[in-house]
Amino acid sequence: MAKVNCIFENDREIPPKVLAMYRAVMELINEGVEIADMKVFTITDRAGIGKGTAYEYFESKDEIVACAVVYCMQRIFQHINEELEKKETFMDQFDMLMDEAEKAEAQKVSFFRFIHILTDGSEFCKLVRSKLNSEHFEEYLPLNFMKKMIVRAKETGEITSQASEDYLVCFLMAQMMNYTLFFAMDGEMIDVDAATMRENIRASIMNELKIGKTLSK
Amino acid sequence: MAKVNCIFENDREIPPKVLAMYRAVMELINEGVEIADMKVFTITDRAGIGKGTAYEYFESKDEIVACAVVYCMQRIFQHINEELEKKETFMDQFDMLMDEAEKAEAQKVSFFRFIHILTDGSEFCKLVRSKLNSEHFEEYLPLNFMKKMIVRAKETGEITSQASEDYLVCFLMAQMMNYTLFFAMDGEMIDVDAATMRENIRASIMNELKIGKTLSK
Amino acid sequence: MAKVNCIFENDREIPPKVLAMYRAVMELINEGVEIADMKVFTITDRAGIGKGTAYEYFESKDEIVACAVVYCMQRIFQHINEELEKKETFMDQFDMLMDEAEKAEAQKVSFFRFIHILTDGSEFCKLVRSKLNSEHFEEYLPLNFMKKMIVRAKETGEITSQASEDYLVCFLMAQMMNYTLFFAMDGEMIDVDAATMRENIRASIMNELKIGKTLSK
Amino acid sequence: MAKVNCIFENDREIPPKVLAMYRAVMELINEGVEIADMKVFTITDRAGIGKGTAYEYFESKDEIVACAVVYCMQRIFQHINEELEKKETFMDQFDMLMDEAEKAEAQKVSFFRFIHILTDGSEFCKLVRSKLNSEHFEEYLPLNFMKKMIVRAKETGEITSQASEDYLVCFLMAQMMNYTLFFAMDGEMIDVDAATMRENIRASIMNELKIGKTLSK
DNA sequence: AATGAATGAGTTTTCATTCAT
DNA sequence: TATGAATGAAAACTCATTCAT
Repeated sequence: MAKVNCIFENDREIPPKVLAMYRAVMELINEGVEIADMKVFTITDRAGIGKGTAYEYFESKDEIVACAVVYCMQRIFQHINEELEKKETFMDQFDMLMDEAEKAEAQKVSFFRFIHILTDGSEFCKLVRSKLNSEHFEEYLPLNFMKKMIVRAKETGEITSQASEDYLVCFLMAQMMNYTLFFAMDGEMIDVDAATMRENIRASIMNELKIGKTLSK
Repeated sequence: MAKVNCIFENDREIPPKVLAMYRAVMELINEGVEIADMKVFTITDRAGIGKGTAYEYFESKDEIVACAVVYCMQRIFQHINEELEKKETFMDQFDMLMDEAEKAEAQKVSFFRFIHILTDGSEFCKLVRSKLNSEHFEEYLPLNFMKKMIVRAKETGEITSQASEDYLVCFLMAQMMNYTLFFAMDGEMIDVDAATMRENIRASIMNELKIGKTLSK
Repeated sequence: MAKVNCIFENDREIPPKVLAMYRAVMELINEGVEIADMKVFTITDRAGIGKGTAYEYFESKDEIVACAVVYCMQRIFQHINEELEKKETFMDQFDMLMDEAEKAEAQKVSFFRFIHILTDGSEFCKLVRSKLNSEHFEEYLPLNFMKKMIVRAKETGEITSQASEDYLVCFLMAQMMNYTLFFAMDGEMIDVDAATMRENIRASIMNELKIGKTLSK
Repeated sequence: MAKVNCIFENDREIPPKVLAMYRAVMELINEGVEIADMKVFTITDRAGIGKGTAYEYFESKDEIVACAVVYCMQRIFQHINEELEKKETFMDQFDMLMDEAEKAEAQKVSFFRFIHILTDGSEFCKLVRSKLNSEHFEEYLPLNFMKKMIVRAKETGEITSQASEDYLVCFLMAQMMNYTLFFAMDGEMIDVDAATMRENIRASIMNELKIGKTLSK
């Protein structure tokens, strides 16, 4: 009777049928299916399991989707964290983030989608947030890994700005949203090309964070 | 038979029952009800009219809500445009925008809600966008009135940045989103107080747009 | 408050708005619209009058349509009666009936449609029947004018069969239905061409009614 | 997900809930309920199942009713085919058909009802026809088993008429409609009693098909 | 007399959830 | 444990009828 709590350290701990459901939801998100449009049958069918089985593991449809979304975010940010580790300079890291944002938008995994999920006032939003608030997930959140990026870059001396770390995090976040919005509007209301946009953002960041040109790629 | 097109210059042109519906939707939005959770009955009941009446004016539930959302955005941005006129300096204007964002978030009229409505790939999103694309509404869109702000400030010499206007618009937009996100997360994941946040954003903008300190408030 | 009784000797007695409704229904029938699919609005709109006006003249939608159907049948059979008068021999008369059936089917005014209306057990059926039972309409009914044809042809000596007139009427009726069914199935389940079909039916009638070949066309 | 195709060789292949629905529709038809007046709830309630269950098996209400009608026709004609097998002479067969028509009319399962369903131009009509056109059902159609009757009787020498089989089929069909119409009008417009009617029809058939008196019952 | 805006009862359809196997 | 058939509450939408003007 005790149902699944979606938090797992790694895939091996997740019951295979649950993992299949998570992956099904990720696929559906990648295909642009709206959260509100996900049906239990769509998920279990895609996962190759019976509809009733979903209720062996979860209390309700919302639990299924919320856990899957959290899993999805966890995977994405884990991936990003891993990529971050591989980059040596701050700007290489930020470039990578912009690459990922571009890729994500090309698929339908928009950043705004997740922001929306995390900020609308719905019951589902509260559910996802409450799951994320469990300490295990905090480190994966954009704000947190951006903070890590900045702390490290300050230590290495790449960033010489004296502004508070929290401020710099917000600034980076804003620029990420900026870039993402650009793609989300798919050119409809903004009259700049992607390369220019990107160059502007890079320049702005280097200016704001006072990053010496010699250190950037 | 010919159904309502939601575009109206002012409230007096809108049939009273339609106006009642629009206002009902605005109320519901203010109360934090999700777009997806709005039922025809909820709207008409709140509007004090019969369920069937809604279909006298609109083709479908989606048309009702999409038109109401457009109306809602129109009112909000009309209000902002009016307030903008009253401000003399660029930073006064931007401060006002932040004030409005703060107020809006205090209600549930989050900016992200509208961004989400305009950027998720759903049919409803396409519907709202197509309505907004009618020329009458373009001037009301954030990107457009931010552009106006920048153009004016460049003319007055407040802004001395040489970056393209489109880029600067995006930058402003990003900072607005930044500030909004801060409230949308209601302190849950960001460890800064509102005043600091605001000061940081102001500093960042003045730096990026190269606004002379002497000109700001 | 006293509503219209649909029985009228001629069009001049019918209030113009009612006549407009009757004609609208006839048009709709000609266009193949099913009785069950006729909406009050469709009718009044086509008639060029207001929806409420319909209820000034009739108690209910069913009354409107039933009266219109009766009017429609009246017109059709009046026309046929007039044509019958012009023909000299029995077989000329019957040929004319087959011509009319063919024309009617080419439009969508199928005979079976009326037979169905008169024979399904629905409330609407009872309503139409009760209207037809008013003496004014009896003479217009197929069974009745077929009887007239037979009586006349017996008097002129064209028909020499000794079978009861009622039986012969039924026989004619059956052959008419036969021919009509042929068209109603538009070739789908019957493997004969129209000309053969017609020739067979003519032969069968002449045989059954014992009509001397010399008398037929 | 894959919905029912209404074609089944025998009842045992039909899922029990579907069978219950079919039987419910048959009952309703027997009670004189019009096709257009059948509601999903009426059917499922009568069938003793939940409303949602209907949609587990069928795509839409029209599919439910169309399949049930086809099932109904199949049962009726199967029964008639079986009865036909038991009869030795052609006229015994035709008498049986008239008996069945009489019984069917006494219930409300009028022949005309089915003819109407098969000949009005409605979408429902097209649906039923398309189902009937699947080869499995052709043999059950009246025109086809009348043809079989005639072919057999020609072989046995009962029928000596040289007219084409298709013509004779049409003639029989017409006489069946004749007899059916007689009952459908329940005496309202025809002034003959059933026995006389029947005798006339028998005589007419024996005359037309040139059936030797000695061979008939 | 004529209108058509307003209505709400009645219908179809969807889909999360249950539960017998 | 896993299943999927069965369910019915809930939602969108239709349209005959009313009634204030």
